[in-house]
Amino acid sequence: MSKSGLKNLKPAPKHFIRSIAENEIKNGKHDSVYTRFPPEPNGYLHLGHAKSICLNFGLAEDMSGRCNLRFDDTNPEKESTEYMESIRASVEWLGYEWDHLCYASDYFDELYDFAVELINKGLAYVDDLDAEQMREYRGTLTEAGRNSPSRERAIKENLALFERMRAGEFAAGQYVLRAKIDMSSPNIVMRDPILYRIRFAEHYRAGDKWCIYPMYDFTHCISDAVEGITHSLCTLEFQDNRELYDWILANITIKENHVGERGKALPRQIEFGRSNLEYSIASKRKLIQLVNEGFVDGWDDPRLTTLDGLKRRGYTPASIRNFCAEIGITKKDSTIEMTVLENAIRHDLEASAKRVFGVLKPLKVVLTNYPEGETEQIEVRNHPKDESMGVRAITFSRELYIDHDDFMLDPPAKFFRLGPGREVRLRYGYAITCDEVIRNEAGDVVELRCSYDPESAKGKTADGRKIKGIIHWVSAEDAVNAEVRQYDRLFNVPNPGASDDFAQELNPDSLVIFENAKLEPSILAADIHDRFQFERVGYFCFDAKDHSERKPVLNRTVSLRDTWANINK
RNA sequence: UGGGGUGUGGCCAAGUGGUUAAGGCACCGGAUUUUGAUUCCGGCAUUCGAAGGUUCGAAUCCUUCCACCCCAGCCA
Repeated sequence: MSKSGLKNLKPAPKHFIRSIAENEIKNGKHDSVYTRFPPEPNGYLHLGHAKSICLNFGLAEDMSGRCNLRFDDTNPEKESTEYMESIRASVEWLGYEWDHLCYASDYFDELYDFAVELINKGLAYVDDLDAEQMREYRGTLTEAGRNSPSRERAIKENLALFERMRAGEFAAGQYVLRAKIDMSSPNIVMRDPILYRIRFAEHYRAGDKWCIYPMYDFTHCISDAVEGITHSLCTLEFQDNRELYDWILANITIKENHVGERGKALPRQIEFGRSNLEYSIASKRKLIQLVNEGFVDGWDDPRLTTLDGLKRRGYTPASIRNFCAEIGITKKDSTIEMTVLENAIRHDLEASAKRVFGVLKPLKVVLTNYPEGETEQIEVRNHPKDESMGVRAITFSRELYIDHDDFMLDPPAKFFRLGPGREVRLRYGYAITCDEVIRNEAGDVVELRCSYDPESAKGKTADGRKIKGIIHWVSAEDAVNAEVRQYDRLFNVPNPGASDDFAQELNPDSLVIFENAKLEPSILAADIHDRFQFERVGYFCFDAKDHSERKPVLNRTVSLRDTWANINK
């Protein structure tokens, strides 16, 4: 068990970053590892972030190191307190504890001073090229760029101009501060990157104190260094930025840090590959589109693989951590099959979910030879293997509900369920035989008249005959009505959003609502956070938003594995 | 076509010159089972992007080639 107290956690896998870190501890480069998870508070977290969280916090946890949660909040136009708080809650939900809660925006003052240091060293200058000109001067992938006319501006003048940028004397876009590196570098990131831009925007934390904001490349490495971070882990697309990361740290003087101790050595950026989940999207832009155009219920729609969505769907923190452990950390981008995620939650819930009976599509069954008005209480276990989960009583009576899917008018031989003249066992109850099928004018099956075998309790039959089929049921008398939402993958193509119009890629059956589900009454006594296995059906949880005792609403987290369905494909 | 990366079974992923190339997911058998669940047992890469080379020995070293990903925001 980890210090977070989560159960059923798999041991942390070994990967190349851990090897690097272990070597650097061994050879004395660092005393201990110090990582950070650095989201920009401009949206909600999804599974891709979970991978990074588990990597950063997990590495620190496994190596007795530390990890900060740091908001990389240098772009006031996109960020908000709401996002920041949601992200913080998601990290906590996963069960991790940060060493320090940090904000890049807390470093604005020192960042400014470091920029001045670079100007003083002749390594940064104020430029007045506009965006379009700058693009022209930058060159292309195959052609070198050209020096800006402002590149040789005197240090004194740069200092004055930068000060005036800060004072708000110029319009947005009029000036930028640039590093003076190499306009002909084959690495485009190094062609005099912009360090500061003018933005007259209210920052969700800094308010209107600033009208110039530092860029990611300038901010991130300094934030890492100032926090004493040893390993700065990020995704592959930042590989080109590493050269700039190192350049900036090599050219400024970090005297001390203010959280944690000063690292012996500068932080090292290491990149790892992103993981994409089949049949889902992680792109912020597309997520916004799904929400705004009403394809889903919101950022926490249970079909979304945002952490809030997965939480509402019924995924546990342990299952998500185990999923991240399962997919590994490498230097290549990967596409993960949905079954890996499903396996992770099934594995967790198989061990921990209470078993109950729930009928999604009720079909009434009347046991014609069972005495009217009589009932029996049957004691059943809450878990087939874990006795500590206790027992409960369910009611058996003359009128029951079974699931419509457990009956076929003309079933194939291998259908181990009910059909005209067929016999099945009601789980924990008696064997019943279907004598009569009642249909309405439209021809729909609306009720079954069956007879029960009074000698068939306790799983045995008097004559020793074997009954292959076992189905679940609830007593009509005390069944609880509930709305059950059956979720499935949101898209019907493995790589949605490849084209820009993904509306046609949506799975029309991603949400099927059963308004009249019948559940055994014990469900009402359960805790709101409990998870259930509806035997033979799947795993379910209460919907955090819409559930009430008056009107129970449950979400299907995931179905049980279903080899019968596979056979029928 | 400049620079930076990556290529091991359907999907992930160990492997860092030396017996039959870990493990998970998926799939296929079979056993147990009052959940067609779970559990169990068995199967599933003569081969590691390709071709050459070095070596007694190569997925691991060298050469060439091929494929794919990222970079030309005053986003992160």
